[in-house]
Amino acid sequence: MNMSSYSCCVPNKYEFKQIASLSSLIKLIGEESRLKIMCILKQGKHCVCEIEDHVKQSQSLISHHLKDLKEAGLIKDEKQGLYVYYFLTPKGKEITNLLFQIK
Amino acid sequence: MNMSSYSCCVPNKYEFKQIASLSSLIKLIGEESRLKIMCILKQGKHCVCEIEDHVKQSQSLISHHLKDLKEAGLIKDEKQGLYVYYFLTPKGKEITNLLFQIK
DNA sequence: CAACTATATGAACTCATATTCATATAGTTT
DNA sequence: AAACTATATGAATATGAGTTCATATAGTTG
Repeated sequence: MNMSSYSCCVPNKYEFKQIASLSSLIKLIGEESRLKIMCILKQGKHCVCEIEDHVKQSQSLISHHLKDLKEAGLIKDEKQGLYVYYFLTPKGKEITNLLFQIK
Repeated sequence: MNMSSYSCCVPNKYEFKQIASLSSLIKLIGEESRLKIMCILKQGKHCVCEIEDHVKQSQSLISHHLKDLKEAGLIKDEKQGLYVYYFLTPKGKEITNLLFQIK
């Protein structure tokens, strides 16, 4: 099929590059446990054991998820004695605000 | 740890139910090829072979993706002769508009 | 310092899902 | 009708990512 008539209105490969990173970001935050974590942190700063109590998953798994979210720049942490408190970064806030508008 | 002091500001299990469906929706649209498809359809109605030309994937795979998006109510189709034209539903438009605001 | 609590981490394992393959269906063209 | 084009689909396979497991680290408490 001749595509020339469509090339003006369909994104080209250059624009698609941004889609790859948008995709990874969306996939990261879309996973259910991580989405719950973001939802909890949307309410404010919380330590890991608080998060554990609400997202019913193992300590280890939650720690892995927190690491992923942190590496993506969506959350930051702050140590206080034995506890580590996590909270949303501006980027994390922006994205959760958008996502929770859905539906 | 005593959680009572947090129960007022952390989402409860009831609210988490909505998260499960939000999660599946986000995961669906977050996959890179499907996100590309949504991006193409954001520009207007396109037939499958047009989509194939822009998302460099097999005919079969794209057909599977289209089916998934359709089942989620994000796109609809309309047959015209040999060709099948796909386009965004209002729900599909709403979500892509939100997602492409990110960053 | 020994025992304990909170959190992190790497490797192994499991499982969902993307991808492929073969084939079917429906409409078109000659 | 036969050959061809566009699209769909079910089953099989492959791959990535979530989950578990064992263990490590760091801070606290008695």
